[in-house]
Amino acid sequence: MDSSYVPGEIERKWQERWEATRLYQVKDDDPRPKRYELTMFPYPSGDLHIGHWYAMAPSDAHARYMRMRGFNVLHPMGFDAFGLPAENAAIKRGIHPYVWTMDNIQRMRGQLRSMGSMYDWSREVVACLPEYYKWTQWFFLKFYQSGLAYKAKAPVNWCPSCQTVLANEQVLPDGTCERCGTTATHKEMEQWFFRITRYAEELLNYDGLEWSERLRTIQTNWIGKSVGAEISFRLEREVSGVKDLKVFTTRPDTVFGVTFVVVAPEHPIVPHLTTPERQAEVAEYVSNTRQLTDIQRQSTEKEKTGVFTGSYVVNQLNGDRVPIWISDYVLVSYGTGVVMGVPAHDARDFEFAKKYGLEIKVVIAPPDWPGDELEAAYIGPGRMVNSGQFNGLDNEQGFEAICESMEKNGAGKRTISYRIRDWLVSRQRYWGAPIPIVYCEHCGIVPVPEEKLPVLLPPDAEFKPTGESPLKGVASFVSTTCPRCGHPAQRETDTMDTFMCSNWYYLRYTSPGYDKGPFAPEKVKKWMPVDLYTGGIEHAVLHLLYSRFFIKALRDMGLVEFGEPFIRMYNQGLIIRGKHKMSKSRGNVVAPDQYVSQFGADTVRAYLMFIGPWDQGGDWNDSGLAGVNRWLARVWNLVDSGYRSTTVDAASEARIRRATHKTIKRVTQDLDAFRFNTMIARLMELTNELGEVQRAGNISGGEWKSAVECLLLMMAPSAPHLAEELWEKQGGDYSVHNQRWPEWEEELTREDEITMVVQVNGKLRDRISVSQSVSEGEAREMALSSARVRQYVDGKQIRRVIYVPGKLINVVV
RNA sequence: GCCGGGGUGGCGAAAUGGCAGACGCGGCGGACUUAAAAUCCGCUUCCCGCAAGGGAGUGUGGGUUCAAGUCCCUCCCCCGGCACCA
Repeated sequence: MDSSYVPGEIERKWQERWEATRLYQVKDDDPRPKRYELTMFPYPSGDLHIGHWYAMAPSDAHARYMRMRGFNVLHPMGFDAFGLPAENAAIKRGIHPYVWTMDNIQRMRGQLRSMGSMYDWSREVVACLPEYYKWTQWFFLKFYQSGLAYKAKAPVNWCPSCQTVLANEQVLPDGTCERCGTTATHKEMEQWFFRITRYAEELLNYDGLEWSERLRTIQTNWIGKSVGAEISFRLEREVSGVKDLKVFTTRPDTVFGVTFVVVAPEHPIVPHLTTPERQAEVAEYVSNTRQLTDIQRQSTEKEKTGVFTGSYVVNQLNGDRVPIWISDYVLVSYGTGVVMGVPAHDARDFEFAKKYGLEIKVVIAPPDWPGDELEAAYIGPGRMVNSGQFNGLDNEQGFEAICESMEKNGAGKRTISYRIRDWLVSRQRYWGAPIPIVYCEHCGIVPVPEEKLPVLLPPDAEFKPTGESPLKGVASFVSTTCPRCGHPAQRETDTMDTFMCSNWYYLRYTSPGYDKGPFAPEKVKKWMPVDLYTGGIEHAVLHLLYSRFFIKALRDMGLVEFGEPFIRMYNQGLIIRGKHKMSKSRGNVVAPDQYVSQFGADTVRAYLMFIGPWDQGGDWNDSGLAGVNRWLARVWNLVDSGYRSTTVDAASEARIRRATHKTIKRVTQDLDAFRFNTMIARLMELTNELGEVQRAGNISGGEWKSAVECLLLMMAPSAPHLAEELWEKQGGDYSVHNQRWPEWEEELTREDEITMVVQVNGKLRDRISVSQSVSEGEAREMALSSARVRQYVDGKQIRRVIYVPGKLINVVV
């Protein structure tokens, strides 16, 4: 043995050489077919932790594999550099967000390089630099011009800790802020919104996308499409010019069963509907409702409450006069904020009617219904009764017939309702792209002209979280002149949600230095869409949904020619530690650096791939690192200690050739399916076989060399430094990463001697060795003549013999 | 409550309806060494047995099948999504 495996030395050596020779620089005019493989860019929080490596090492291996498969692979990296932690650091430690962020980026670049990844750093994108956010602002203007950005006063989510508004998507199901975990509250504020709702229907279509069902379901649920009808109920007495109440329902077929109408307590019409004698009671109920948190209010355990307003509406389909109630089970933000109460056919309405003694009128007969009172709401299908001219129809036909009839007489119309709301994009924080808008006394809202971009963040803001943007306090920033009329005017002081930055960074990678627009159209045309995108599923209704919307909008503006940014999406799992997600604030972050210095980057990379299925994640445990390191050292010794052939025999040569080809096949298939864990296992197996051969010396030097070469080529994506070093030692051309991925021959993967399992009544009794080409008769005879089988068969009648070619024989007695 | 995903050795995990536990960790034994570390070799699901061998076994209970971790049904547990959305 000449030397031992010292990863630190070879990793530094090759990282320098790769950089010096620009090995990973991607050329736009490369004739090979393009392939865009992207990993979500990280937030520069300070240090790369093991979770980052878990996201990046396997995706880097896959990109390297595709490169060896003959693709011109674009695999870039950058930094999602705007965001709150930078500002919090400024508040806490007096460091300017810019300095804090850029320092972190500098450190993380080094850590990313130490991973041995193939990122083309000449394409790096940093979202907080003016050369980048200039274009983020430019997109804002495009959205504004297209009518997709608007300012409106609306009830919004507010995080009291972050001191800013949040998009609906940033509030977790339990009502807390997704960033800091504080319970969000509501405020009525004038804010900027993007009209994602305009694309709700199209966003439900995933044709041509290879996304997991899980991910699609999350988005589909979030969009929340309901098909139904909007129905007008005429107010018995007109209030402040309003003649009717509109409701949204998915069950227009039950409209004859309406016995009350319920309005959301905070609906603006409520005071007008309330009769004088009910005023006190209603006011009290409304104020109680406002004090409930969303979680309290939406708890399904909570008993229904409500009060009568004193007013009535008339059901235009049957002339029924029904009371108007208010109740907190009706949400002002969904549908029209008014619900028709059909207690016989809706569980919630049933509960409400029971409690307040309201009539329960059956209009869809359950099967075999004797006509008595219902014990519970009947939701299922049935024949229509008590429904005038529609009696006798089954309810599905009734749905259509009633809609048609209502559309004729104007009482209602078919409509579709979505749960998704427009995206709130403004934030009351400093470290983001300023919204490029000016407010002028004469001209109103005026967009900053394109040629005046970027609107630079002033460096000298005061970072106290006051609930208003720190930019508000920077007089030199705020006061400006109106771009339209030249009079004194004021700038918008809110900044954009950082998800706006990540909406388009993948476009920028295609032409990072371009200064005539956010991207060079021909480069985007060449590289987009992204063929493979990998990242965490926690972005399902955030970045991944926003980006789809963003690209569809750009397409409709004529800026791009495709409607989906990411063709194949793969969500890796989460590395946790002690039940919790790794986070700086929790203090459970595991740094890879110590492991890299102890075992080398190749070991850490391969170990992260080896620990289990990539989509599964798991609790961090470093006990297996040594095993993977041992494997790499064995591979090192395989090459480094040389091979001496002694007694060459054909069977051994055939065996190692078969093992090699089988491994190529399995490893290739595993990589195609992101099964990194079994890929590593297969490579270990081949290594073990080669170890035996090396000790025995029973194959020729030529066979040895070609098997070892295949092993190194297959290891190049996972352990790029080791493979490169050993490839060179073997006399291979620079670089192993420019070599073609090996191919297998199906013929060579086949065994000629196979072990056949012999079962008696399904229990394993013996194994026999037979030739690949054995006939059923021969195999059967061999099986039945085995002493161990006869022990169980003799004296019994053979009823059946099952023969599975190449696998087993099962004798049934 | 509804919809996904999952439950396999001491641990991380493998397994087109056809040898359960590949690969690795850990453990045990051996070689090398004065010794240890490192390395290499062997064993390692559990139970009975000196052994040969036998029996049991993939959350639970049932079913289909010559054959079930894998398919079907029941129930339990864990993770994720949705949940008063009319």
